[in-house]
Amino acid sequence: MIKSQLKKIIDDCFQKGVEQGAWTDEARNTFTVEIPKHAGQGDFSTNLALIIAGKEKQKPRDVAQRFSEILGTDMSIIDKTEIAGPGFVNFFLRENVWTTILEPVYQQAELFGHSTIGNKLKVLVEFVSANPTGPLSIGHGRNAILGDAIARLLEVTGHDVSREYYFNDAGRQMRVLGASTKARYLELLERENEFPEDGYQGDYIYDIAKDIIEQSGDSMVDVDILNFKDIAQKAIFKEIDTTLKAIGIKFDNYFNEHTLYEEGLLDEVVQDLRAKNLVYEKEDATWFKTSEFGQEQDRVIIKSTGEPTYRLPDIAYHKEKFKRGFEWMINVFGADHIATVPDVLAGVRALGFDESKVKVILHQFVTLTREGKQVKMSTRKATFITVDELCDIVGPDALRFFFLMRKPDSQLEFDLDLATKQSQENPVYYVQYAHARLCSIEKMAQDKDVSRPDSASVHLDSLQEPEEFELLKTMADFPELVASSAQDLAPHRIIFYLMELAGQFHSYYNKHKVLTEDAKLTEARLYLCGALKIVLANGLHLVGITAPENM
RNA sequence: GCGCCAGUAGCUCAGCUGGAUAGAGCAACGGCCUUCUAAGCCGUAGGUCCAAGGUUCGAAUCCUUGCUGGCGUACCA
Repeated sequence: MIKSQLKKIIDDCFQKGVEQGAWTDEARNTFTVEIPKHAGQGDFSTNLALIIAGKEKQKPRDVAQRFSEILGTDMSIIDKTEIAGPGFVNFFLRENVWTTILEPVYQQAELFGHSTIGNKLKVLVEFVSANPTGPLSIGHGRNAILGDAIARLLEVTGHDVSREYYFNDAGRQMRVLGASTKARYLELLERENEFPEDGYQGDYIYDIAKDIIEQSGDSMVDVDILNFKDIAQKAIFKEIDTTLKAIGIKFDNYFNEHTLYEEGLLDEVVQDLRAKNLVYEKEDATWFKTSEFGQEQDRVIIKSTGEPTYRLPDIAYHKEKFKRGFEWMINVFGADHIATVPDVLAGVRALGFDESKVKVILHQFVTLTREGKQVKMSTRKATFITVDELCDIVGPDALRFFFLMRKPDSQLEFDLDLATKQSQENPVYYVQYAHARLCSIEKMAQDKDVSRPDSASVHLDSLQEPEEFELLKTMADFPELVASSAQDLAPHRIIFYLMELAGQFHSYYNKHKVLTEDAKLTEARLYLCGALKIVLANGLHLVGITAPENM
């Protein structure tokens, strides 16, 4: 907001410089305007002179000097400028500029921070996409929360977002699930059974088997494992759905891989690729020439059994996404899916689609520690902690907060002891507490019959404390932060922003009283706090965390 | 072997397109509740940003090489 005003002034000034021959056009849009790290370096700073000097072999400070001269005294919002360090131009804004942020916050209220930069771009966010072989593991939890946060960010920045869950209830894995279920069923009936070597060993299989016995007794002893698969899959999907609901995640669409077969898309893809001479037969299998797309070797897309490998449906699925008119396709995958990415992208390119529209967010694993030791997890052996269990322990807010605290590229360590024993120390409470405190102040003000003024009558020049300016500056930064976090698909920045804003408020709270004897000052501070509450709440909601009124 | 990700304070991690003096939380130590919620605040201490080269006005950030850890590298998904 304020920054964009300043940016415009600087851009105009740059243009004047071009017209006057002070420098060429070359540096346009390459310099930045930033909030300096250290005190005394102004409210904003630009490296414009350094960039121009680099490109044109001039001395940076000379360029900065020239820039200042062109800027002259056209100073609607600028109090003064300084040339500093190697050639930065630092801007000191008039103090009354900062309070102008407050009115738009109230006007836009819960929409403050939202924008239209997405231009209604049709975006598909595909995430979770776990096959129904067991409860959601902690890794799926990270995936789910990350994908949802990304979708939320894109929504509030004016994208047309669809959330999709892609799954497959056929194939080898699912047959193993059926076999595992039947084996447990027989075991519980004390009949002879053979548990598959690579079967699913979790207790949840026993639970499903018990349900079957309750429903049908021993009448299914001779029934095919496919029926067991169907029952198990249904039960597991129901569980997954419950879990997702518990952490507040909804999908617009569940896409079953089976659809691709029904619509003949797999054949279509193979034909397309064959027509482009990118497919050949070898040893009874059908191979895709991925080596022509920079990979080490070609890959099988149809096995000698006639069954496709996962790659073919994955590619066909992307074709389907393009056909549905999506302009940006975001896939949130765990790191273990890294191998599929180049294959799918090669397929997309081979089919003549623009692979730059497909963006894969690969998040690294979650490691769980308990008593300082890493807990090893495996879906098959069921030595894993489920999202449900974790959510029960720490609650949905903390769950979201923790999973979003790290950038996707980083491994995430989840300390179970810390989460259980010290849940009060959770940083999520730090942010929520700030919001609750603000609500409490408002309530107290009401009890004292002090009402928050409207923008017309409030005396904002009463706000003179450095802490107040810090808060205003941080709030002013919010819309741009949301926009850049959305574009970079980086929800963790919202979390860090919230911690900073909450921290600034806690300091302020401890140093200054909002409700004072001075009526004008009290009104101004109430006005500030009301806006702050809006920003905190908006930030929290953006990442799906509640903003409690009291704690 | 090859590919992707990471290596920043005792621990867990930020550091957005290279910017000016390196950041937070936790842990440690010392203070602050007759005053709007102490789930809070203030202060102290803690660093060869894995290593070595390179690029330039300027590198935690970019390039090269090496080391360490994670994940892949299937006619499993």
